Amino acid sequence: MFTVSTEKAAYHHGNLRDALVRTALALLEESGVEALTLRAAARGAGVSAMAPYRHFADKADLLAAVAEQGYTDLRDRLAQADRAADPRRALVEQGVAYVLFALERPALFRIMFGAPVSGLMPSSPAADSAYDILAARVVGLVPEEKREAAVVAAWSLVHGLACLTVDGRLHREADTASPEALARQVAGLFAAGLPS
Amino acid sequence: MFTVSTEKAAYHHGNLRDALVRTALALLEESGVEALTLRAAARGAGVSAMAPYRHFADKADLLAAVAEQGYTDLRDRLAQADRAADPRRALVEQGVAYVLFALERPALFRIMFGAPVSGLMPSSPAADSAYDILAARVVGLVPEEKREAAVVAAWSLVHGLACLTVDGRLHREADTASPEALARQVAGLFAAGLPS
DNA sequence: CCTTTCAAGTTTACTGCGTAAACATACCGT
DNA sequence: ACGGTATGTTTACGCAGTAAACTTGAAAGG
Repeated sequence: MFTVSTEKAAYHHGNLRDALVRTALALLEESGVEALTLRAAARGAGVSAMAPYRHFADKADLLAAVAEQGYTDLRDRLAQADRAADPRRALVEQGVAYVLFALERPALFRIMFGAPVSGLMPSSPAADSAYDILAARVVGLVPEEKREAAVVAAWSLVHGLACLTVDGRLHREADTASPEALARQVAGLFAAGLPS
Repeated sequence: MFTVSTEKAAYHHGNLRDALVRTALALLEESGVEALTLRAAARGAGVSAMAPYRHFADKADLLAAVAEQGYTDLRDRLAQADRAADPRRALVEQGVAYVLFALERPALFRIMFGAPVSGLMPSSPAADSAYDILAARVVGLVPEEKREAAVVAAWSLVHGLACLTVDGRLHREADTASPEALARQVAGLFAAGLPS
């Protein structure tokens, strides 16, 4: 099931690094974080337990590659969501896409945004460009001097909602079940802006 | 260092359960999550590797107890912060306390709010009462029909800020270094309320 | 064409973890 | 005094991450 038999199994595997990342993502989404081990990834790719070390320094390094793929996917989702004509609508759609991504791929989301694997953040280009998509949208909506705060506020709000929802902290009555309900929810939160 | 020699070491340990939780918290804050193992907690409490199983079903069960202690501490911090005279000020102070808690005890914070250990949330009384402190403050500030959204918005905003800051995703220039700067930041975020 | 070489993969081995099962012991009520 | 039960220990197993040494096959140079 995990053997990715696209190429005819060159016995210097062809492209093990990619195969390992793909297997890792599959394990993650089918069986959760605890199932994602170096050895399981190796098994899935049909190689020995030590083979991954030819491509990744250690487990953290594999996780970083998995996270990088996650950032790319998230960025694509955000870019897609950002296409609405009305800029406010586009911002809300970005928020919805962000939360939906987290709900659809919770284990990946946690790896992407959990404790940095190798102590410090490796500054991924994909993650940066995802951030830029949000920031660019806020620029058109908020006056110069409040932009910095607004970007952080928007990201924090959506990220917090995603985390709390994914981890079941919000005793929601299926408010986030459908994308439409979620859109209403996100729009409502943006609008809620606490009295200052 | 970890041997909690308050009582004269009754050799049916006296109070192992508490000792294990204390040791676990110490490990967590001194050496991070990866250092928190059942065996290390047992060592720290001066008992055999299997002794913890007389008090906890498995590792997840110990983690749950650790999280519970975290919820209690957080609730106390929130209650303390909530005492400001001005209700808006009190709300901001709660947010600051929340983020400070996360920054001071990041590993504990991640255990408290990370993926539920045993699949489902065990509904902790301390966590509930922490939530109630926030909700009560919002009730006084927001009209009936927007309260639900406002509570979720406030929690999400602050929780998201805490997560992103703790995990180093916000390339902040020491904005969150001092409590005062943090207070300004939180107040700013509450005020930022995106245009709807 | 044959040999050398080196990256890619394997084998073996070690340590620490979570946990099951069986055993030992000290306190507590009768 | 005694027997039972709660509490802790010993032993053992499988699996994880990873270090070191060995093998192989494909590409490069004479």
